[in-house]
This record gives sequence, C-alpha cells and structure tokens, in this order.
Amino acid sequence: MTEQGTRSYSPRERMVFSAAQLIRRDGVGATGMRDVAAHADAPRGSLQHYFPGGKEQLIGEAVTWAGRYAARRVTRCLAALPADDRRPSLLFAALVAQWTEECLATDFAYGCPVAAVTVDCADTTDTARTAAAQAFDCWREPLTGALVELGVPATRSAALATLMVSSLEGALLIARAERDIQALTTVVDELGPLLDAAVT
Amino acid sequence: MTEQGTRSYSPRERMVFSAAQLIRRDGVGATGMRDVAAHADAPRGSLQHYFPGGKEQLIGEAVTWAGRYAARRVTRCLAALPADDRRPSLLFAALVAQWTEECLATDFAYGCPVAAVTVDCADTTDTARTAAAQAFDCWREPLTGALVELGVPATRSAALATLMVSSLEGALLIARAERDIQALTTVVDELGPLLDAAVT
DNA sequence: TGGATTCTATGACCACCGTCATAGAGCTTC
DNA sequence: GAAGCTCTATGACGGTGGTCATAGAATCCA
Repeated sequence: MTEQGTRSYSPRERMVFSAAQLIRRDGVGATGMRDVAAHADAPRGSLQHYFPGGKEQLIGEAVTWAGRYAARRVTRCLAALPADDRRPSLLFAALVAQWTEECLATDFAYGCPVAAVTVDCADTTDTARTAAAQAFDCWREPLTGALVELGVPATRSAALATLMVSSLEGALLIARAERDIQALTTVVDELGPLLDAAVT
Repeated sequence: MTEQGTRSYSPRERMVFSAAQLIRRDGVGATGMRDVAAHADAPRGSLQHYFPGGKEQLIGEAVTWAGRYAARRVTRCLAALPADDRRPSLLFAALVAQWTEECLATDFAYGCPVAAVTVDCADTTDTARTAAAQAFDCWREPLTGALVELGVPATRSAALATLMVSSLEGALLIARAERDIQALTTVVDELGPLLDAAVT
C-alpha cells in the first residue's frame, strides 16, 4: 500500500491514494481535504474539479481503491507461493506478513483504510459504508478463489476467506493499539492448521 | 453495552458512558464534547470540571470503561453457560451473539468503541492509544482465564483469546459495512471446532 | 449564618473545515 | 488567434469544534 511504482500518476490518482493513506493513519474525521491535496502535491483547486461530490466522493474512491489494492495483493501472494508447498496457511501468513512488516517499518502508524471508513462512516455516510462493503467483497473474492485453487472445497472457501479477513483486521487493530506484532503472529499461528485442514 | 441498570448514575459516569456510545457509533472525530453532554443529559459546564484534561481524557476514560465492560461480559457469559455442556465454542458463540443481537436491534449503528479509538487515535493521541491497548488486555484477561477453566491448556489459552477477540472485532467491522450478520456467524461457525479441539 | 467547596451556566475566542465563487492559466481545435 | 475546454489559484463564507474565562447556583461543614 505504500509503493507507487515508477510511472508517474496523475494528480487525481495521487489524491485518491493520499486520501487512503491519511485516512488509514488518522481516521476520516481528522483527515482534511487540504491535507489530502498537500500530501499528494496536488493543487487544492483541483479537489472541487476532480471530486465535485466533495469529501464523500473522495472517501468513497479511496476505499474502493484500497479494496482493489488488497485484492491485487492476494493474487500476488498466491503467485508467490513456493511451487512445492502451496498451502492455505502459507498464503495467510504471506498476507499477514505484509501488514506486519509495514507495522514495524512505520512504527504502527498505518491501519486499514477500509476499517477506518467503516468505523467513522458506517452510520452516517451511506455511500462510504457501501464502498467499504464492496471493498471487503473485492478483497475476499480473490481470496476465496485462491483457497479453492489450493484445494479447499468451494463450500467452505468463502467462509474461510471471511475468517481470514476478520482475523487480520482484528489483529491489526490490536497490534496498532499495543504497538506490538504479537496479535498478528498469533492469528497466523493459530489459524494456520485450521486452514490447511480444510484442504481435501 | 446499552443497558445501564436501574440505579441512577452520576453526571460524570453518564458522560463517560455517552462518550463511549457516541464514539462507537460516529467515531472519535465526529463526536463533539457538546454532543456528549447533551446525550448524557449533563450540563455542558461540567465537562471542564470533571474532565480538565479535555477530550483526550474523556476518550481515555470512555475506552477504559468499555474494556471493563467487555470483561464483565465475558465472565457473565461464562457463568451463563449450561452446566452440562461447557465448551469454549459456546462461550465464543455467546459473546458474539450479544454483538449480533445488538447489530440487528440497532440496525448496525454501533460498533466497538475500542476499535474506533484505535483507528482514530493510534498515531496521534498516545494516551488514547494506551488506553485502547489496556482495554484489549482487560478484555482478553478474563477470556484467557475462562478458556483455562473450560479445559484449554494455559499455554494456548492466551493465544486463543487473542484469536477470538481479533475475529470478533474484524467480523464486526465487516458486518457493519455490509449491514449483514453473516460475517459474525461465520467466524463463530468456523472457529468453534478449533476452540473445542484445544480442550485437553 | 457564613464561608468554602463543588458544580453549573453561558458567552466568547480562535482555529479549522468543507464548500463555494470567481478568476486566471494552459492547452487543444477549428 | 479566438474560442473552448480542462485544470489551477485563491480568497471568502458559514459552520463547528475544543477550550477558556467568568460568574452564578448549590451544597456542605464549621
């Protein structure tokens, strides 16, 4: 969620990206439009031009972007699994490892933008809430497919994907609060055997 | 987290309670001090008197209160388990059921205050972050003890408690975003066998 | 009763936020 | 080169937020 590649992004893309970054660090309420523009090195006047729907639209696009990013991450981790040992537990471990490393590298500054938007907007901004729901779906979909590919029966793969995302989100919360990786490693260790046992 | 019992609470207690309620519904940023006083039917002037530390202090006390409340809930659920069938899965199911019912009863308006504070303050307000960490500890401690009492070896009980809280928190997030109970029921169903299998 | 302490009431201050209005650059296209 | 479109620049506005200052009520002991 940090790397942007080498090609240059448009101001609009940068603003969506920056919004996601700031939201997942400070929450929706503490993230101002001016901050987003500044963080993206984008002109403030472009905000109303690219996002005529205002903050609501920007938040929606940011969380949608985050969902797609998470989905890409799943397929990437699946592809990176060792050819000789492709187990669901290793996929989960790889996914969590990315968050773990980021936590350590940034001193637990950043959480999940989808979680932040859900917490801050679930009962007030319906478009944001819907976008968050779609982001979760977008995230779980490739995960479900990956589990099937790894041998989990289709009847259980969706449920296990939900369990994986839930555990990851919750552990990430705890880890951020405690500034300690332990919760993340714990869910990986405890959930691993369960996931592998689901392979038929 | 809704019922207050019958005895009357002091304005100070009510403000802490109301703060927790508003925070877990709207997030920290969207919760104003004036809102808290109004929600608690407490005089606005009392805010600076009872909470000279300002919003930071109020948030801290609210999340601390929430942690203690969650802990009480654990011991209550443990005590309410049927005498003839006391399994960890049933304890977890009972805990999640409380959230599930509340979600349905309130149309998914309320989340977890500890999660909200973590998301909104983890990188900015250290006292709030610390309070959230202690709240998680306060929550997991009786849960760990309960697992031991139900036959889980002490070496694993803490890890499983972390897994339970993580899954619950994450599933609650997803449930709120989707306005659907499914994620909550899924984690209960999928985690149940794992928990019971840990009993020696 | 009188004074001290605790609590309440209210208005004001200042900073910030999201949004709008308006005008100006920069570039394409006929 | 003039029109037209995209994009940028900037100031202003109304509203809200947390906090402070100050004064008033209420309660409780000596």
